[in-house]
Amino acid sequence: MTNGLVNGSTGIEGQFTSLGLQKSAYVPPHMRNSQRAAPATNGTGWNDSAPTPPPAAAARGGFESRGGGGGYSDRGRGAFSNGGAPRIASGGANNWAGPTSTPNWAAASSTPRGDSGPRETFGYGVWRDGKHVVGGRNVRMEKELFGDATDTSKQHTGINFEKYDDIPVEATGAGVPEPVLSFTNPPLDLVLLENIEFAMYTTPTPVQKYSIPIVAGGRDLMACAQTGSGKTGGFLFPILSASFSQGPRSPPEAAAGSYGRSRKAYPTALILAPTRELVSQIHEEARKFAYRSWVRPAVVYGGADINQQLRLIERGCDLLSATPGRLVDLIERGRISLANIKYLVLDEADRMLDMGFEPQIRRIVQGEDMPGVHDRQTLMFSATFPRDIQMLAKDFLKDYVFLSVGRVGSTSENITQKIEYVEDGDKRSVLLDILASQPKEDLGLTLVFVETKRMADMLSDFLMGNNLPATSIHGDRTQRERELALQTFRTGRTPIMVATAVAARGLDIPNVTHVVNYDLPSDIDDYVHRIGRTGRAGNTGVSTAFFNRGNKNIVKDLVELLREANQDIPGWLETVAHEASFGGGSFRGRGGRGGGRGRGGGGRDYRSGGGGASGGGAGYGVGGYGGGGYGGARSFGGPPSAGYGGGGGGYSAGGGGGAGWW
DNA sequence: AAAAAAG
Repeated sequence: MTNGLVNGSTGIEGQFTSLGLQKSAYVPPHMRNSQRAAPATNGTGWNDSAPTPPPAAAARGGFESRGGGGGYSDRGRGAFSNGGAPRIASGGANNWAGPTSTPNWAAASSTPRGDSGPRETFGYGVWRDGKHVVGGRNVRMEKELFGDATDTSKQHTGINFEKYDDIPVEATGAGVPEPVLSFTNPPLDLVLLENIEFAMYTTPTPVQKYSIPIVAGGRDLMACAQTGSGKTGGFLFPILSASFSQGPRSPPEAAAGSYGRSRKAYPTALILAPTRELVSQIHEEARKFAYRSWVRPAVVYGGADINQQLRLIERGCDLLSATPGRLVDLIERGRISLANIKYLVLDEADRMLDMGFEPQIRRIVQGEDMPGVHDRQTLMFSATFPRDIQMLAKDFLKDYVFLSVGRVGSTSENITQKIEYVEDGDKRSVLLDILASQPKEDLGLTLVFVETKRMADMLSDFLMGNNLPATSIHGDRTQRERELALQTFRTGRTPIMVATAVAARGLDIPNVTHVVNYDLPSDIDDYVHRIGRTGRAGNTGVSTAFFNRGNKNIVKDLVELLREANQDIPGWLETVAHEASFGGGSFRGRGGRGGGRGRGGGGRDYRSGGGGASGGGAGYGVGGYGGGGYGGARSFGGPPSAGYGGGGGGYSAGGGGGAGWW
């Protein structure tokens, strides 16, 4: 079970101090040495005489010769090996019986970086001679990555695991493996299990229960799941686990020769996601769970200094999170090769297509040097499963398992949804009233959604003018401003954030207790995603929407949604909905959506479900508000699959005989 | 129509 695991250490502390959201700026290893040396007045320059190899170089042991990394990792292992397999913590991070040399420097972790070199080597592992050499513990890193383990108030105390168990999941496809019930070895690697324990995750979420054995079994995966269902762990856990045990892919012959000289990075795993904030968030998770392993996570996205990103990926880029545009840019510059990819993840795939990323995605997956579909494992995640996503799945996946996962919250009673009639001119003052009426002891965060970037600026200015601690996030702000806004919001320094659609999906910000739809979106899916920023992970939340005659286009879907989520529906709203339904068929203007959306955390496996060529897969709707459908509401004759009834009836029925609504 | 993303 622990064969080949050696406790050693190497690598550079704090290498990935994040491009992004909260931590201090990245300081390259050699700069750190000289910063430290500067005040020391000895001027001997010993730091420079002991060059620090990039971790990637050290990690691969002979991967390249720059910096003379050869002896480096040996030093780490020799000095700090405890000769035993890592043990799983039994009672939290502090009880872990780490290397005996840990306490000395751990105790000094709050002092300025000293000149005792060894601690620099903790926290990172290497892959050497076909074995995973696990890095020693690094308390400073643990604190940064996992928070203070003694401060339980900051941990995931709010997660409502009973709610998780309510999430319906259905897996279809040939030979679907049994879900796992807990985090265990096997199938998960021991190092990963430790990191999961550090992160205080105790039980896999439903997505994770399925995705872990699916990916461990070498299968491709198409999952319809929302953020908040634990899907980031759903792909990171099995991918990192397999990577830890199996090491990097051996480089293709053509590339092998150039390894020594090239500054190209050859990641093993690639994760694509639509927004910069989202890839940042995924990257932060990856850093946690790659702790002490040979895997170096990296992140690239637009709007940030490309040279800094280049420097970072040069120093290690095994699991790369990226937005498509910047990745294409880096491929064009010859700085990233996909020839070594073993794992490909497309996160929020429907969103990426909506944003017009399909050409870039196809180029990345099919038009560059990425191994073909049979030589890699591919995982796609999408909230919905419309036709264009089906096409993508057909081209990118092989014999995949289809997973349909309901959402936590959103349509359930987790979120109390209020709809208020507010004319445009009154919105400001109503918002002030709402903010003023929040109980002072409520330390939760309020997220206010507007439709335009201009409105986001105006409104946040207005709030600040009223002495309210507000910030804003939208696509016209610089990336720096966006990250700063997100940071001050997360930390509660500005507990009010005005946002456009950039923050509507995927972002996982704990403690958002109130979402205000200052402007309602015209698409019900957007609405669902927005209110899903609260009531995360089984917690409760409140959502308030300002409705007026300008929002008729969403009223019918909205009423339907409220009804299925057991929410109070104002009488006037029902009246408006009723009137609107006489207004004619296509007022919703959804004809252009390429076949429409499966929905409700659903979508269904359109492949051989019931037997007929076009026959439907399982006809169920998870989360209770509609399985929806695609390509014609009536064409799905598949019987409801076990236990997950409810479903698309209401929605499809309104469609007027498949007149192109869906 | 607006938003997001590569510059």
